[in-house]
Amino acid sequence: MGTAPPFADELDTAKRASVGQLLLRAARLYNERAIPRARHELGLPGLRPSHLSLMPHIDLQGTRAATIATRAGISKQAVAQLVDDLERMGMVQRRPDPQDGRAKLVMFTRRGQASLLAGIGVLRTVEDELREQIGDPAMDELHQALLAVVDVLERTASEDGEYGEYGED
Amino acid sequence: MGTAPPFADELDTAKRASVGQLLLRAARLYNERAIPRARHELGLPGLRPSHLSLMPHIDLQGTRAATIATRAGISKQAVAQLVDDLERMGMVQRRPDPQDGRAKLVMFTRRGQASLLAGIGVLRTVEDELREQIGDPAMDELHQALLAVVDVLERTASEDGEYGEYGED
DNA sequence: CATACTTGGTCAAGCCGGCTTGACAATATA
DNA sequence: TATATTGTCAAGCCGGCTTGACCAAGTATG
Repeated sequence: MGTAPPFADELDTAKRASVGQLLLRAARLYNERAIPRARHELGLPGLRPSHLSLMPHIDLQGTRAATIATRAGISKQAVAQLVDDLERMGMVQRRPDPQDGRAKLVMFTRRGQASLLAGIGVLRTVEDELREQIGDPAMDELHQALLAVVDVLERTASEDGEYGEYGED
Repeated sequence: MGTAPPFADELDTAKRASVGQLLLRAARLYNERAIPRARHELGLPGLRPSHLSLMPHIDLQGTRAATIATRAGISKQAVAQLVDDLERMGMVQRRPDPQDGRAKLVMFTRRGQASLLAGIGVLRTVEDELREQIGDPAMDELHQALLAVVDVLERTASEDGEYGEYGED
């Protein structure tokens, strides 16, 4: 084997520039940028990505843990753990569900709502900084494309049992 | 507190649609799609995302572990672990560096190169399927935008000591 | 040339985040 | 009364790292 096999170029470029890899790196970088700021601005040093990704599934009127679990696609125990954290941070509170004696409604506290708004502000800021650098059109296109991608991947996620969920070793 | 505070809408939409969240979800979904296929197609059930993200840092001529480590931004021990895995899979091999008695060059085996090509094929396939669904323009725009985003975020990553790397608790 | 220092790699242990599974009591529903 | 559902306690797994300690080989200096 010499130095550079014939497919070296193809390999090299493809290795680095695939959309999949790019998505991953962009997401990682974006988070590393946003999270510390959110922690700082919201005064919540313990805030982690998993908490953030739980929030969209909590309705403002309150939501049961079990519901959150199915929405987020994780076990209710996992939800419980995250909600514990959020409760300790003062972001959410658990109130008995008037409809059902077993259930509790997870809902944002006043402070939680405020923090949420602040957090969204942080995201906006990060987004706007990025927008400033890459330009309005690129940013808008990115947004639209991502929406489409997520939509497609989510819709076709269940129907592709081809290779099992994550590797039927 | 009533039912829906005045900022409910803003909150609801922003919670779900921020570019950051979208990036994260898209990346996760993309991987969940691609990885099982790669495992299957390459016959490497043990393949994991971290292995994939190491590969771009391995030159075809061979690269030292220490170099890979700095490129990937992780410790050399972490690299060693991943390289161990890849070696067991027959993807790479360690050869003594002729220039330096201490060093070893991590390089792809023949099978490794073949698998790499196959893997790239898988990525292409997934990408093409996606492209088919969201359309050529959107896909191209996504690609370009991601390149720009990664570029910007990487360039400005070091200079923003503002809140410490990840939270100076 | 002998010394100290640096650099490359390895062994071992452990941490943290994000989950899972199992078992269980309390409540609701058929 | 039997069965399902809600939430909780507890334990543990897996992935992706880190830190610390160490040896072997190279480099610089007096």
